[in-house]
Amino acid sequence: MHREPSALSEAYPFLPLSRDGLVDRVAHSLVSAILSGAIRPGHRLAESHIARQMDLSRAPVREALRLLENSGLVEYRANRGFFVRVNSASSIADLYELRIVIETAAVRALTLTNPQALPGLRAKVAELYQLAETGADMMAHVTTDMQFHRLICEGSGNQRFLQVFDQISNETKLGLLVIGRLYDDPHRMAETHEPIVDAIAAGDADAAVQAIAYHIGVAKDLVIEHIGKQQEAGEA
Amino acid sequence: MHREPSALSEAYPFLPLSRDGLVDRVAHSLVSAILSGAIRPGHRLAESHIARQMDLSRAPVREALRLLENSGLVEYRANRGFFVRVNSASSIADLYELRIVIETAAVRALTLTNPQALPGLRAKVAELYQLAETGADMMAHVTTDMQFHRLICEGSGNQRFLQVFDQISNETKLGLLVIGRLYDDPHRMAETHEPIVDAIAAGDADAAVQAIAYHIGVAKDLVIEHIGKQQEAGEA
DNA sequence: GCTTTGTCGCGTGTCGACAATCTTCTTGAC
DNA sequence: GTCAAGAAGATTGTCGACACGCGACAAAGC
Repeated sequence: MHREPSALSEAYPFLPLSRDGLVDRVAHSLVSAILSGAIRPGHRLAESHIARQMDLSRAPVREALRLLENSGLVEYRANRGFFVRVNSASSIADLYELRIVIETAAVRALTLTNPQALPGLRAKVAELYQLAETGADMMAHVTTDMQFHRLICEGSGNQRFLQVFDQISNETKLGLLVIGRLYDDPHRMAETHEPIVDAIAAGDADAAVQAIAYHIGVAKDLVIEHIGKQQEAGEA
Repeated sequence: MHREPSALSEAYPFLPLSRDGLVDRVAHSLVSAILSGAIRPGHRLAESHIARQMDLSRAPVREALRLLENSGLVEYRANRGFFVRVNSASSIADLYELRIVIETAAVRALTLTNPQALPGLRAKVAELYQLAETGADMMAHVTTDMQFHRLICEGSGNQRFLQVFDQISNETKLGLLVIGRLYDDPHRMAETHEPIVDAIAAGDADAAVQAIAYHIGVAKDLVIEHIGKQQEAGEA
C-alpha cells in the first residue's frame, strides 16, 4: 500500500514530510474511517460525495478507492460505484484458513533460516503485555497483534508471503475490530503469542507451525462465533 | 473480470452482448501485449502513448494499468509512471513457493471435500495431451496448465485461495512464456499432472499434496534454471 | 391490482486541459 | 574532459465538464 520514501544519503534532523501523494492520503483517510466504524459495511462510497467533502476532484478519490479494492475493504460494482465490503462468516473463515496456510509456511521458514527475527517478535509480545497493563483500546491491541504477525511474514524471507499478508491485513483488522473485546482478560491476547516465540527460540519449526496454527485457529473460532451471535441479533 | 449477465425470465434468442467496459478491454489488450512478449519487462508504459494509440483518453488507460498492478504484471513508480515488472530469480522462486503453499492446501481440501471436481481436472489433462499431439504453441500449453491449477484452487471451496491464485496467475504465465519450451517432449507436460489426479481419485490427500508440491517444484527448478542461463547470456 | 412503460435524478464513465514533476539536453565553468 | 546548474521537453497529477447508464418512482395499460 505504501510507497518507498527516498532514502537520504545523510541523516538530517528533518521529519520525512509526507511525500505521499493525494491518492495515498485519501486512501489512508478512507481506511481509517472504515476501520473506526464511522463507515459501516454495505455503505455506499460515492466518489462525488467524498470528493466534495475532501474538497478535491473525483480522480484521486477514484484511484484511492481502486487501491482499497485490492485490500478487500471495498467492493466495486460496474456503473454503480464502490461499497464497503460486507463479509459473510464463510468468507471470514476462508480468510483465516488462508492466514494459517501463509503464516505456518512463513514461521517454518523463519525458524529454520532467520532466528535473528526473534528479538523483534519478543518486543512485540512485550508491547502487547504493556497494552494490557495500561488498558489500551481494541485498536491498539489489534494493530500490535498484526504487527507481530507481519514480522513473521517479513522474517520468512519470502516477499510474496508478506505481499499476501499485507493484502488481507486490513480486512483481518476490520473483522477483529467489529468485536469489542476478543478475550475477557486482555493479558490472554499477549499470552497466546508466547508458545510461538518459544518454539522459534527453540529452533523447533514443527512446534512453531503447530503453535501459530493453533493461535490463528483460536482467533478464527472467536471471530466466527461472534459473527454468528451478531447475525442472530441482527435478524431478531 | 467478467460481469454476470442478468437472467431473462423467458428465453429469447439473444446472446448476452459483452458488457465489458473500456477499462476491461484496455486491460485485456495490455495483458496480451505483455504476455505475448510484444512489450518486454522493464519497458515503460506511458499513459499518453497508449491512450493515443488506442484512440481514447488517459483515464481508462490509467485505470487499466492500476488493475494490472494488482496482478503483478506492472509496477508503478510515483510521478514516473508504469513499467512492466521485471522479476528477479529470487522473486520467481518466492512466487513458486507461494504457489506450493496455496495449492497444496487447496488440493488437500479438494481431495477431502470435493471429489466431484475430478472430471473437470481429467478433462484438462486430456486437453494437455491433445495439445501435445497437435503441436500447439507454448501459450496454449501454459494457458491450459494454468486452468488445471485454477480448477484445483476453485475446487478447494476457499474463495481466498482462488483469489490469491488469480492474482499471481498472470505473473506465473509470463514467467513460463519467456521460456520457449519447458520440456523437450511436450507430452511430459501432460504426464506430470497424472499423479495429482490419481491421488485425488484415490482420495489420498497426503499423496495429492506430495504430488502437486513435486509438480510445482519441478516447474520452479526449470524456470529458475532457465532464468539463470538467460542472465548469463544477457550479461555476456 | 398487477404488470409494463416512460420519466427523472443521481452518480459513474470518459474526456480534454492545465499544473506539477521528472528527465534529458544544453550550456558554462573549472 | 568532467561535472554542475539551468532550460526545454515530455509525462504524470489533478481538475471541471459532459455524456451515459442505473435505479426509483410515476404513469399507463391490461
